[in-house]
Amino acid sequence: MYGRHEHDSCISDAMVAADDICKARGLRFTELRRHVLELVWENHGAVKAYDLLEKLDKDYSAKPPTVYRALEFLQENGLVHKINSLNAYVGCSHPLKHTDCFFLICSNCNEVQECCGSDVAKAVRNMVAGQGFAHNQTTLEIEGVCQECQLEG
Amino acid sequence: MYGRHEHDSCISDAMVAADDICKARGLRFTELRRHVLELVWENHGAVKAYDLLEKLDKDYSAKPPTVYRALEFLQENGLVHKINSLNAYVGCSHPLKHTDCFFLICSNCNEVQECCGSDVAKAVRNMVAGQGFAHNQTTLEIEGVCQECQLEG
DNA sequence: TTCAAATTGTTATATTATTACAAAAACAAG
DNA sequence: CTTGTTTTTGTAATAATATAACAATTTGAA
Repeated sequence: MYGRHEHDSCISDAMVAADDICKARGLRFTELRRHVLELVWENHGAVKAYDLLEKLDKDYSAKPPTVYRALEFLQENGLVHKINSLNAYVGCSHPLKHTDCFFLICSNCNEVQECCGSDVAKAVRNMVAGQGFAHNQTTLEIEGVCQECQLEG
Repeated sequence: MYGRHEHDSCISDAMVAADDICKARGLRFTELRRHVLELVWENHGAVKAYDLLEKLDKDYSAKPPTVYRALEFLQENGLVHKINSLNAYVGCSHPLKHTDCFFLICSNCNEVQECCGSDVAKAVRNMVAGQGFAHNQTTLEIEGVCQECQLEG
């Protein structure tokens, strides 16, 4: 999905954005939280909590709450999203405008692309408003095969 | 969300539809599977697998695989959907046209409404096609408060 | 009636996540 | 600084969700 790219800059962009957000909000972006976010960003796939735990455990004496608490913090601040259909987590690629996002999940390369603020979101809003439903949180996860993987096919 | 209504007819409609589908497809709609579907349909909320298990266990010596296998069968045949954001299951309210469905989930009354084939689905298709993504399975779950609960509120 | 396939029973275990409480670190007020 | 408070982290235990593996049974077809 992302093919070959300078992934280091994905990581560093994400870390800088996280720094900025935490600073702006007066939050403590601790060593541990930073480390978890880096691990989440190791690639563009969704990562399982217990895989994070294993990686963390090399440096920290990590137990499940260690990683779940860090993930909770990161999710609350829009730096990480949970992919419910996979029970796994991805780094947010645009944490400042993370409303109405959805996810394309390639079942071949296992990468996840986050998409924002499109006609889809608008259609959801309209549909839901038509029902008089006050929506709060939307989970939209689209599983399939990305273009790159189709071409390789 | 559904307010007061003749829920018995929801159940019987669902059972009739399930009978028809299984007959048409030459599937075995066994006592157990039927029983699980009835339990799923006890109300319009999403039900947890282990709650089903407890209820089942009164009549059957049910173990987890008992209920998960029945749910698997029902899901495969579009009679039940899993709500990923809740890890819970709902009966499908229109099992014959269960493509491009999504769910409104009221966090007050805990009921779930299934919606089908709307502009939302169309917007998703367009969006996804624009990315060259071949989509296979869509999870769209909208959490909020239904109109009835807002009015009571 | 026998064979093969599908279903169910059963035990065990894997996976995902939370609770509860203690220790430590960070921070703010005096 | 130092005291008290809040936040974060450590740790053990356990809860909640789900699957694997294999045996027994039932079903349906030849």
